Amino acid sequence: MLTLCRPVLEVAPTLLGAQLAAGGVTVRVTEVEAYAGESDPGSHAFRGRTPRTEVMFGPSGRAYVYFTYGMHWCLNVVTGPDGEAGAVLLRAGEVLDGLDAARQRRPGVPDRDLCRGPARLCRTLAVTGEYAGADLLDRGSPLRLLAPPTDPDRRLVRTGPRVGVAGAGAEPPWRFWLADEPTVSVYRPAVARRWVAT
DNA sequence: AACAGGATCCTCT
DNA sequence: GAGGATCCTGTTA
Repeated sequence: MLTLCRPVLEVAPTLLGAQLAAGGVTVRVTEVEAYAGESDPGSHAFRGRTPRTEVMFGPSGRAYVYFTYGMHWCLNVVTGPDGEAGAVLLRAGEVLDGLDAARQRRPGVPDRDLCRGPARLCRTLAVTGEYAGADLLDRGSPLRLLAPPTDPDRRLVRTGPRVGVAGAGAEPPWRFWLADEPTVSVYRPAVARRWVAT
């Protein structure tokens, strides 16, 4: 049973091994990142509520979907109590079911790369802004999150800094992944901010 | 109304 | 390893 209404750093590792189903494809989540709310400079919710981030302040279990770099969608699971922002970015997964549909959406891509990265995962599952706000725990939702068959083995959980996030430091470790998983995305440090002379 | 930047990915070298 | 694609979002004027 998934309990999402808790602090995001507690919830994040419990999502490893969970199953995400959308667009006729089911994946096993292998990598996630936690984003706290207004206290977290790396979070979109850092500067408070906006139309885009509103869902993050709502009840847990809903989908926060955002668009970036002109062509990419990324999917988060909202966590924490109503009124408090928090979300877990789903960064990578292993396709368990619907492999034909997945391959069809990503021609020429090796199976291990189908969901290796947050935007790739969304593309393979055909997740877009239309899913924003969807209740991930509701049966009948087009976008569903199912608890792991068994709780993830703590010994297999690895932690590290978030990918591409400059705003927050490396502590606490916000990123969680499963050891020895070839589908885990490649680490990239945040790009150095261009210095603007004044 | 205009602008700068981005929780990325792909291609090319 | 470097650079471009491409457009939504929040901020500023």
